[in-house]
Amino acid sequence: MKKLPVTGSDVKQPNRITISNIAELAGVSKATASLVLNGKGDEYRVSEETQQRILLIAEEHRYQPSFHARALRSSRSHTIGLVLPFLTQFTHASLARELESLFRNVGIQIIIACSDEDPEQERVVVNNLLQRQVDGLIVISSNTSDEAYSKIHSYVPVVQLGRQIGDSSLPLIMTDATAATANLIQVLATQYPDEVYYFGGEPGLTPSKQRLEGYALGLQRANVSPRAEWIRQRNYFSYSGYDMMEEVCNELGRSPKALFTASFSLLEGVLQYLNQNPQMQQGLHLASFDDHELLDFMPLRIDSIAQDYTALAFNAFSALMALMEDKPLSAPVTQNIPARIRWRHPESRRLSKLLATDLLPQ
Amino acid sequence: MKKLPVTGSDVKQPNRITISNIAELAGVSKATASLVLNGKGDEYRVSEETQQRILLIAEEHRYQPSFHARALRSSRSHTIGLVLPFLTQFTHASLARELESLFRNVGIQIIIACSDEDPEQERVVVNNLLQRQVDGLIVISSNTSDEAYSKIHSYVPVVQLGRQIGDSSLPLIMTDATAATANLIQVLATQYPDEVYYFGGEPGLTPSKQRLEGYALGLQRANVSPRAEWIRQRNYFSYSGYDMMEEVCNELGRSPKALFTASFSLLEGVLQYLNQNPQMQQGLHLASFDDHELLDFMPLRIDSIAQDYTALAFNAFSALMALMEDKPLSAPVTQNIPARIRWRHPESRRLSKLLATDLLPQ
DNA sequence: CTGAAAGCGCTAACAT
DNA sequence: ATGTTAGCGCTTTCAG
Repeated sequence: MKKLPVTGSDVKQPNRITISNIAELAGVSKATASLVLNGKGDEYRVSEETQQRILLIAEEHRYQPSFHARALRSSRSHTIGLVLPFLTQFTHASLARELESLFRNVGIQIIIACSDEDPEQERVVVNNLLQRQVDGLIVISSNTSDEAYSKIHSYVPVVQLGRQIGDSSLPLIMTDATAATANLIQVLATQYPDEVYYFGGEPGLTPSKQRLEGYALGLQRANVSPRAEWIRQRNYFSYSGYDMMEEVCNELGRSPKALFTASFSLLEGVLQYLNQNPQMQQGLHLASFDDHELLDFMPLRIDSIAQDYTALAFNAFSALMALMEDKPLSAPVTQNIPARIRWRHPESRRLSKLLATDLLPQ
Repeated sequence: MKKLPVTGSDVKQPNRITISNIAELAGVSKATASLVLNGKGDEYRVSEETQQRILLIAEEHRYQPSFHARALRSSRSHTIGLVLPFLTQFTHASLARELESLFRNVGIQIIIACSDEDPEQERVVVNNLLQRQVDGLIVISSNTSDEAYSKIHSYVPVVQLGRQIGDSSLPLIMTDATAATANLIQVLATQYPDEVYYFGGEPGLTPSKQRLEGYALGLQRANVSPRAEWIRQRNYFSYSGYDMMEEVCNELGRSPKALFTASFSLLEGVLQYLNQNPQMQQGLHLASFDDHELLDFMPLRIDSIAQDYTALAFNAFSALMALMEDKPLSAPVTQNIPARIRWRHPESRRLSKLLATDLLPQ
């Protein structure tokens, strides 16, 4: 049977029980009910008997406090925003998944907003999130300036994940791309000292810089002097990978001997080109930043760098939680999470072991 | 003990402008300001001059109405919930992406909640969403009973996406898996009439039923009588694909001649097994429900069925919007979206063309 | 044409 | 030990 609330029209929320209802049914005031339901019954010395009565009634009626009323009252929404470029990119989906679960466990909802790698759209969605009074923000930003975020950070904590925004000093969790890339490139360059190409995305983004830096470092360690024409940078869309590959193959009249793509999306573009031009697969050694399970089944052996999503997500989670609770950050504001290299070329693997014992610093 | 600022202090929201502030600055009442800011100025014949003044001030101060206050007042949150098993599965990420963009364009936020394919967790997250007063729900459910959802649907519209929950009569948008699977299997069975294996996930889920039904239909059209040992069903986790493959290969002492996996995750498991047991790749013809770009670059040619994410998302969006606006649904409550088969075996492609003209019904 | 006031559901300071 | 009350920010009658 339907029990209709007394006050007002109930057209919109046929079976929503409010704290007033509970209080009324229990024969107490809203305040008492509120205290008990928030576990402050003992603190305020509400009699055991009353507490039980209230809790029972709430239970029976499946009482659920209204989120918006609470949020309005306390100006905390128990919601955080996650801004990322594309949900369909495995890297971002993985991070989102880990974060979703971490935050859910502590009663915080995460709202995911996609920027489509577009700074303007990013502005729009961030605005949207702020309007919803998110209590914190984790951003995988497509911006090169942190002006907006610095301002935001003064009243809503912001954590940068995966990418540094310009030279922002906001807390930052990212993969130590430089180290991993350098190691990988050193091994590549040792095998192909006369030709190691590099395809990158937006040069302005920090990950791009780090990966390029790692590339340079790797060449240097292998005593290979870089050539300008080896390095191409566009953006991270896969068609750029396709285009750069086409360009280079046309220039050379063959495929490059060794090629490192700075992201999985670029690799996909390259693979698409290779699929359409199978003869170019000859004598090509591929390597890439970012890993994917399916690479294990590819005809081409592709060495890859696997980011540690679990650690990245966990550190971002911890940092944001600390900030939201006004605790000082226990960890440094910039954290570099090491990545793992998945060697798929036997020769690469062999060399990597040699280098690890002989040559590689650290 | 937490110390909360006294009322009126703006410690927490240093630069939040309320409608009262705007009203005060403009020398009008809250009511007038509200009307104007909601575009009802003309309707209520507020003088042009006042309107301009209010709008200008709001603009200057970057006035943003409080989301939660609005939601509380109107009991509409302009938020919908999307429940899905795993964000990291390409299918679900694709749907989420499309939906996110569709809803954002009409000012509705979507909150993604993952059930991890676990009915109990699904219950928890749905509860969470309801507590936030979502205005609607799109569910890719892991449940086999729609009891809970039918109840929910009486006050918050629910749309089923991709999977039917039991025999629920709630609006349902899904891929026409039966038709596509039947076509694919018919082609497979024509090539390998003596052996066409089927690996499926949870038998209770509708997609499983449809795919299996398509399998049976395809065999029948190819005049192949099914054998019980060809059909294996576990769940959709990739390790199940691995396990079933291991089992079958052990039984046969070789790989099956033709194998259809009912999902991408299962295919991944199979591929993992093949990677560890390369000799089993011999004489194996693989096909799968669900598609992925990388399949184009696999050493094994794998025929696959590609769902139309854009159409699925759009139809779910339209259905939910209609329901939320209390419009009668213009489209039927159950919509089957056709899928496309991506033939990667030349022989399959050839046969499919033949069959399309000669044999296939419809 | 505009303002006053009520109230969405909740919490916490202040009274009993 | 419990109740009263005052808002959080907003919208919407209803009176001027």
